[in-house]
Parts: sequence; structure tokens; C-alpha cells
Amino acid sequence: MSPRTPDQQATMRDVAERAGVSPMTVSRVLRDDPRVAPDNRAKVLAAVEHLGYQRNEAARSLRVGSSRLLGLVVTNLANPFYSHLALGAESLAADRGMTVVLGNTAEAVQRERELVGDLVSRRVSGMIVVPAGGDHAHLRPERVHGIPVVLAARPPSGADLDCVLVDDFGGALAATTRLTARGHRRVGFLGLPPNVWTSAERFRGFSAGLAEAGLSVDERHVRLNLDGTAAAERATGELLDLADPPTALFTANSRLTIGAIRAITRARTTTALAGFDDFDLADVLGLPLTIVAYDPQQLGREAATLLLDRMAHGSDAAPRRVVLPTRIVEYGTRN
Amino acid sequence: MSPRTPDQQATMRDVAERAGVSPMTVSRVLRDDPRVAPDNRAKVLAAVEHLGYQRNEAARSLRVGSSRLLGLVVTNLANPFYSHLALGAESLAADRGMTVVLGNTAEAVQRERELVGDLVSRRVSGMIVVPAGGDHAHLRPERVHGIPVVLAARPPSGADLDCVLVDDFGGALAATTRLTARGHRRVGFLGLPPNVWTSAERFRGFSAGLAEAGLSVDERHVRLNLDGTAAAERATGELLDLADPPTALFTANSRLTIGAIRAITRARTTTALAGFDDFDLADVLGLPLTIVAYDPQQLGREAATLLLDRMAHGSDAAPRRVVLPTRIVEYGTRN
DNA sequence: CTGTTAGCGCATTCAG
DNA sequence: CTGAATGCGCTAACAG
Repeated sequence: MSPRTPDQQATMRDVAERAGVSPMTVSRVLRDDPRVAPDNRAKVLAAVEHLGYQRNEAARSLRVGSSRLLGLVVTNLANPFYSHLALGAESLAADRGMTVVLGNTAEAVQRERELVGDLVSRRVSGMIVVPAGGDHAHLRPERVHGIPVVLAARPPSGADLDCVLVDDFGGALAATTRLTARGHRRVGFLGLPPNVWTSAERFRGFSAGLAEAGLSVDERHVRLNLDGTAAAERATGELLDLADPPTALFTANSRLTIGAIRAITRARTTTALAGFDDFDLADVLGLPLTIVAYDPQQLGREAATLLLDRMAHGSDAAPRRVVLPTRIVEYGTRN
Repeated sequence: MSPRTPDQQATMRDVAERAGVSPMTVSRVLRDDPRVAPDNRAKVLAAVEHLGYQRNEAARSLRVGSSRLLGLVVTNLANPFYSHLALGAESLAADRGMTVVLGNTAEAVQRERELVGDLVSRRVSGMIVVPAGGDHAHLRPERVHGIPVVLAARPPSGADLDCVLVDDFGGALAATTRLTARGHRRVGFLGLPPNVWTSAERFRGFSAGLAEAGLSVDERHVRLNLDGTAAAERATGELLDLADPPTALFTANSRLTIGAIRAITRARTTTALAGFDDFDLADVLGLPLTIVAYDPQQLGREAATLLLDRMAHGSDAAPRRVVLPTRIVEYGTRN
């Protein structure tokens, strides 16, 4: 029997003893160092197999200086957008032999700081962050001791960082144009608090779309600060109750779109609807619906690609900004 | 200036030098060991602050023997069910000061083995696994060197492990009873491959529901091995095209429910539908729909609770099985 | 209350 | 091709 208590993990020393070689030879075999005699290699592998030995990555990373850990900080994993982003990042990381450490901030800046601090103390090789707040000073290179950071979905502010974004402006512009092209002249907007960058951009695109049609934003038809489906439903109800209600609405994300759908369905109006983010069942609703679609999983993959690139080439290159295109999908009435 | 190159992380030695104390005192301060003189504590904290020092968790865990890392292996993060489960596990882990390491298997047993191996080599303190395959021998304590494992959503087989499950049988039984109570006598079933435990259980519940109504399963109305929305849509179409089509369907998960809805909508039949898993917009469809609902986030929380419990109390206690209740939700036609 | 010694498990360096 | 010495950063166990 081994000299260790049974539930203690074996070490290289244990493997070495069993194989009748030095720990160094075991280390070499496990790193695929070619300078090992074939029979020694065989003996080591047999001992590894017998003991079910697994190299201690914590010890290894301490010595080697790289953890092959990739930090991923998202604001809300319950949102399919971010879970798909996480999936995309995880899959690319896995392809490159890296392991993902996940954190959810629930949009709390304080929690984000803690998480980033934890990732730093775990010496992750890099991190992808969907930033919760507007100020990203705590993500600056000198604050994270040079660990590469890539922002996803929201651009850096107060820090020069790589980032991957969606074409929020262009998508919103295109969708709004679809509405005005159909003759709508009173178009409302449902959005998140303006300090959320994506929502602000989408509002900019919306405004530009109206402007292109010679229209201007009617503030009575704009509701920002909506924080979810229920709020959107309520706001939509209020808009529809106005004396001159909007004949069309643009919603800044899928949660708001769903809220608007509920209200419109309930009110039995023919209000036209366009919104950001595709979602399941959009096609089954039997409601005309213009959607700005894109691939959030791709966003995660791009972010991971940028990060691995930065890890390989160092911090000398200028920060890069990748913008993912959107496409317009038209869902029709039930056929 | 520090003797290190600027982008090198500071160590306790650096902090100690700057504070004019020994590394041991720094270590004590950082561990909140009370046996440190107040003025020394202050000097250390000042040095920590100045250098932006973050303790190296890899080195610490190597010495202490605990990584405070919690492994989480899911089959498909794109499925809202598992992303909510992950969120639940992450939130409870975070509350307990643990960090989550995430892996996605895409239902591939081989990938699961790799991931579990990686988690073992990273010496996670415990792991939650949604197992992909039917055989869980590779998760047995001796194979993971005693690291606690909790299974989620699917029960252990070939290993004695803690697990958290949904009341698949009871939920399916209850929903089926709702259908038969409304007079349906030809009820079809759409499910996943029978080797997926949840789907098999739901089929058992379905069959029991029919039996309670004095009915038996008509194999012509059963389609298993459906792997997604499109397959479910196709299968539903085929069932509806039969000479004596089912008047009601039970679907084993939300992906299949959505596929069935598409087909039913397209066929413009009045086929009744009951399914497992709640989903967004179920209420807006304007379709009578019986749903077996439960809280997947709660599942993640329970799994993490079980795991932390196991980590605290050791492997002596008998394996536990927690079953989460389901509830029936009836969505009506558009009012 | 503080510091010294030693070693967690591994890989780099340098001799054989 | 192989092994011995050394140290990555940290903390238990022991002096003082």
C-alpha cells in the first residue's frame, strides 16, 4: 500500500517511487519531454495509470507562472444573451485547453470589483468582463497587474481595453427604418436606463432612423428606465392609452419586447413592433414583428479570441474594438 | 521603486519589506489573525494598499490544501434550464466565498471525463455535475480522489452519490391527468432518447397518468429520440397526419413543447398540449397549455447546499437524494 | 506579539 | 538521457 492515507492525492513522488525513477523523470513524461528513455516512460505511465495520478495544476501553475484559467464575469446569467455569450467563450477556451472561471455580478458594480479581485488573486491568464458600471478604472492594466481584459457587449470608459460589441446603433437604425418605411409616423421607444450603454446606443439608432424619415422623437412616446418585462408591459399600456398613441413601438431588448407584446395583445391593438434581440417563439406569436438579430454566442467566441490574442502578443498592440453585425428578421402574422 | 519588474505581481515579501516586518506578519494580517500589534497591522495594510497587493490563491491553496473552487459541469448552457441552474449554484457558492469553475459538455461523455479530470487536477473543493452519460463510474469517490460530487437533474448510476432531482414522474403524472380529466383518450408523447433519465421518468409518469384513467399507451402516438425543436415539430406533424391522430400531446421538455406548438399552430388543429418546463411567453401564445413548472435556479442552489454540506461533514454520511416538487400551470386561450 | 524554519507539488537549472 | 538542488508564494509549527 502507499504510505499516504488512502484519500490523499498521489504526488509525483509517489509515482516516481512506484516507477523506480526520480520525480524529474515523471515530470518530463507528463510534459511530453522527449528526452526520456522509452522503457522509463512506459514504467511512469503504468504507475500513473495504477495510481490514477492527476498532476496538481495549482502547484504547476505556481511554478510555471500560468494558470490557463480564463475569467468570465457576466452581469446576468439568467438572461439568455449572457448564457449564450458564456457558452461561446467557454467553447473557445476549451478548444484552447483553458478552463473558465465564472462570476455573475447581477449588475452590481461592487460585486464586479470583488469578482475581478478574486480572479486576479487566482492569477487567471485573462478575463472577459461584461462591465456592470460606467467606470472601468478598476479594470485598467495596472490595477489588474497586467492581466489581459476584454470587455464584452459594452465599450470601455476610463480604460483602454479591447472590446467586442454589437452594432447597436446600426441595428436600431435599420429596424426603425422598417417601421417608418411602412408609414408609421408616431413611433414610441422603450428602453433601459440611459447609463446602460447598449440601450443608449439603440436609442441613438432609433432617433437617427426617425430623423432619416424626417421625423423627430416625441418625448411623450419614450419610456426609459424600464427594468424588465413587467415594467415594459405597464409602460406600453400607458402609451396605448394616450390620446394620440404611437402606431408603432421600438423595444431596446427582448425582455421589453415581450412586455410590449403582452400589453399589445391585451389591448388588441394593431400596434406595430420592432425590437432588439431575437427570442424563441417569436415566429409562433402570429404577430408582425421586426427583430434585430445577432449571435450572442459569436460575441463570446470573438471576445475569447481577442483575449487569447492579447495573451499571446502582449499589451504593446493598440486596443482593438470588434463590432458584430446585426441582421433584420421579419416575423409575420400567422399564415 | 520595487526591485521587481513593474508588471510582476507583488508578493508577501515585497509587502513585508515595504512595511518593515516579516512576511509572516503580513500573512497573519491578511488572514485576520488577531495576534498582530495594531501599528504593525496598519503598516502592513498601508503597504498592501500602496502596492495593490493581492494574495496568490494558487500558492495559498497549495499550502492550505483547499482551493475554495467549486466545479460545475453542465450538459448545455444554451438551455435556459442549465443556465438558471448554474446561476443558482454560482449565487450560493459566492455567498459562501467560493468561486465557480464552469464546464460545458454538450452531452458528450468523453468531454465530461476530461472536464472532471481537469477539475480534479485543479483540486476543486467539490463539484456539481449534470451527468451526460448513463454510467457514472468515473465520478466515484476513489476515482476523483475523494472530492465531493453532487449530481444535478439526473440520478447516479454505478456510483453512490448525492443528487438533486426534479419530481419528473409526479409532474408528468399530474399533467397527464389534467389531459385525461378533460376527456382526452388519445394522448401522444414526445420525448428524448430513453437513456436520458429525465425523459424516461417523464414517460413513466405519462404512462401512469394514462393508466389511472384506464387508458394505455398507444405506441403509434409515441415519438422518442427527438433531439430538438425541429425534430419535435416534424414528429408532431406526422402524428397529426395519422388517420386517428391524438387529440392531446405531452411533451417531455420545453424545446419539444415549442416544436409541437409550431406544428399545431401550422396545422390549425385544436390539439391539446401539456409539457414539462415553463418558458417565457407561454402566456402570450393564446393557446391552451398545461405546463409542469419548477425552479431550475433552486435546483442549483440545492445542489450547492448539498455539496457544501458534504464538504463540511465528510463522506461518512449516506448519500442523500433531494427531489424538488413541481407545480402545474394552466395557460389559457387569449382572453 | 513576532520571526525562523520547513515544505505544500512541481519544473527550471545545471551536473553528471 | 537522468537526477540533485533550488525556489515559485504561501502558511503550519515551532521558537523566542
